[in-house]
Amino acid sequence: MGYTKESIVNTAVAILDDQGLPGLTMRRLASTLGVQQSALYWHFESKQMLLAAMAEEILRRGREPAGDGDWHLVVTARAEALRNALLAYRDGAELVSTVYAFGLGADQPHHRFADLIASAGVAEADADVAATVLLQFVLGFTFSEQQHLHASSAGAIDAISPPQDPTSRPPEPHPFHAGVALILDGVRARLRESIRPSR
Amino acid sequence: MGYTKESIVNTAVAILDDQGLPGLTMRRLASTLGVQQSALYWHFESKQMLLAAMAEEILRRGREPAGDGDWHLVVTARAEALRNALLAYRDGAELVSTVYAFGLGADQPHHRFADLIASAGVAEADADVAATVLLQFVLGFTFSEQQHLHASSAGAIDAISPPQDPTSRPPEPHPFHAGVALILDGVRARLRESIRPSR
DNA sequence: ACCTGAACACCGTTCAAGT
DNA sequence: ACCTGAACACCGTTCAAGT
Repeated sequence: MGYTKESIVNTAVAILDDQGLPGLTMRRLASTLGVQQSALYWHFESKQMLLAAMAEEILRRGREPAGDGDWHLVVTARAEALRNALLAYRDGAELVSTVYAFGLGADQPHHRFADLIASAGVAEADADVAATVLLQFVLGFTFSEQQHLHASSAGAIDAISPPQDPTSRPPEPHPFHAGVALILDGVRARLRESIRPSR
Repeated sequence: MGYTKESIVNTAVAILDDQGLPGLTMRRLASTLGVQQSALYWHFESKQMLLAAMAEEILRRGREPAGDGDWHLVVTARAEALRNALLAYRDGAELVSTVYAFGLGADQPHHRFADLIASAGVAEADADVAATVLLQFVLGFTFSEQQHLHASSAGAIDAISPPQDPTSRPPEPHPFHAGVALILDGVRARLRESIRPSR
């Protein structure tokens, strides 16, 4: 009574964040909501569909304003925003990765990357390939990263990345940033190809 | 009684191939071997450890001879060999991906890629980043590919890729090949960087 | 050393029946 | 339309006991 799909997803995300993906069972979700587990199946056809809705909710909460500047700066910012969104909830990267791999939605990040890269001046097919490479890297890297991090159950990670330490700012070649930069170098090669032969 | 770890892994891989990952249960594996399920826990500490051993076995069976030619041709051939190894067994990509993401081994492909790229002349740190990008792409792409393929339960895919249709051989820009090419363009950029000292 | 028997503590999903 | 009660058909893992 009064349990919308939205409130179920919100509760499920909260359980995910402090119990992890193995701890998110239909029984625990139902009892947290004060309902029988069979009631959940009126709202969601299966647990897979619930997980897909959770993935989209996590991505929705992590969406960032467009950002401005050169296209590669915008793409880099978006990639980091996506990583932060996945890191903001326990097992968030695993959830979104598997939902995406099983083709149950969560394909909005792909289209956003592809549109952005295409508007930078590469052919649509190449932009699609680049978006795939970029997205698989972000998902896979963050999944592995989050797994090795399971000791420190830090809640949400700052998505806006405020200047925590303005005194010392070394180049800091974080592997994630380096991976994105390598992919964007590959994109740049295609860019020159289609616009002009040298620059 | 005569059940080595090796024979258990072999049987498990066979069950995986015709039942899929959800069908691979400790009970089914035990009954196929003609043994009680509790017996499996003398050989493997947990199902996760069994899955890790299966992943390594699948990768081992898919290893290809080094191949010769330019470094990017060798890397491309290795990437395709890895993809073929994952496609050779049902849910093979999912199995290896998750084992790798959880850090339970299966890191040999990473080292092979990294060594190969480093020997082409890029800094070791850059080669490691490139290997990560490449491996995440191959795993993620093949995982998604294999999922959308679950209708056609084709057994093993030819790992040597014989000339099936020698009459027509158009360029065939398969997205997988295009993704690898994009990443290797990114590597090439770093290659030039380290030759001309402009940093 | 290697395996059996039997249990423990769970799962996702279904479905008649209620309101 | 929305939920309850109760079951069905499973899971991975443990552990005393056998040989």
